[in-house]
Amino acid sequence: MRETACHIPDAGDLLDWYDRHARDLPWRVGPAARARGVAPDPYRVWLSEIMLQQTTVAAVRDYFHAFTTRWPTVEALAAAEDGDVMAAWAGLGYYARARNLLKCARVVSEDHGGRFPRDHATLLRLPGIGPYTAAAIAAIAFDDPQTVVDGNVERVMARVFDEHTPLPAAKPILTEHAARLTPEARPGDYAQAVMDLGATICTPRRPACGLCPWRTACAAWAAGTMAELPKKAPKARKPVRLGIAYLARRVDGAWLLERRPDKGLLGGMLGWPGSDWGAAPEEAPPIRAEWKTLSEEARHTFTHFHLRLTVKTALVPMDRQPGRGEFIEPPDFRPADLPTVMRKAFDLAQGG
DNA sequence: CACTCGTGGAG
DNA sequence: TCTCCAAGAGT
Repeated sequence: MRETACHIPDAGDLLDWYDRHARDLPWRVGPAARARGVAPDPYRVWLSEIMLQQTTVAAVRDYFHAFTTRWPTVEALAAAEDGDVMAAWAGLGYYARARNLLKCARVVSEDHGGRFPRDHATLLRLPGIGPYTAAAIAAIAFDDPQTVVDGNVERVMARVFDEHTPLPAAKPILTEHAARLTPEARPGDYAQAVMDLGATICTPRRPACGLCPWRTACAAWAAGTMAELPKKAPKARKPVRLGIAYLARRVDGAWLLERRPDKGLLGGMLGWPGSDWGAAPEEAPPIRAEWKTLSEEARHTFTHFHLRLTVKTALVPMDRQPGRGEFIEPPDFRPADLPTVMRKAFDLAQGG
């Protein structure tokens, strides 16, 4: 192979690299096993892909293990209680994924006989499955030559083709590049290979071009522009919002909690009753009590704003009824079932 | 198309 | 401390 950048990147070169360097991941059937005819479990492929949406492999590992241990099949998951699934997802973020996960499991279970559809169009209609995930399931679980385009693939394509159009406008162009490179042979391995390449070699910062199987075909490498690609539209600064959380503990040890509405931030999750989050939150105590304000506030950053949460605590007698929420006593209440921001408030109240 | 929707780790 | 960002989807 010549050390020039005048040829098209070859899927075979990438697959050769993947055969030697594929990461060992809990949800993955590696290239060697695949070659022996081992087929991936579509349920595990689907579950991993949902969990991996905008989420790192390191963060997903334990959740994937917990879910597949507790709910080994899509039928088992479909039969789970909503609250149990939301609690199991707590801490992983983007909670709409968990609600859609359960919806999807029930649709697959009831309308598809417990088997995931194999084709992209049908997969795309399922809750929580968009263009990327539909292609990933079709390719990885069913070896259908679909083109997967995630953040890794966007970055790899932007560099290989030295595409300077900023995202998201560049997405259709990058998708077209990716589609042309997708092979008919071993599409499942190939899909994972491009993503592995983006995750381990063609990284956002300091790409390891010296180890890259596509280096000699990479236009950005030839031009020296790989570090500045892909271009992205500048992001808005995050504003600060203020809020108040009320942590009421009954004398028997029960805590006053509230199930948040399905729509919106932390939808479907358990949380502390509180004010709206905005510029000037208003007092909204959920029960009559002597509220004490903690000296330290809970700080948390969401996707598009910073939150500074004032934490108020109170000890209330057995016979007092709350205006909002309901008392839950251990062991039915576990702090680990809360989304992180709510758990931070709890930790402060515990004297953390 | 632009916005919403979490979290933790890396630099 | 602050920014970026990670196997995106829904509205």
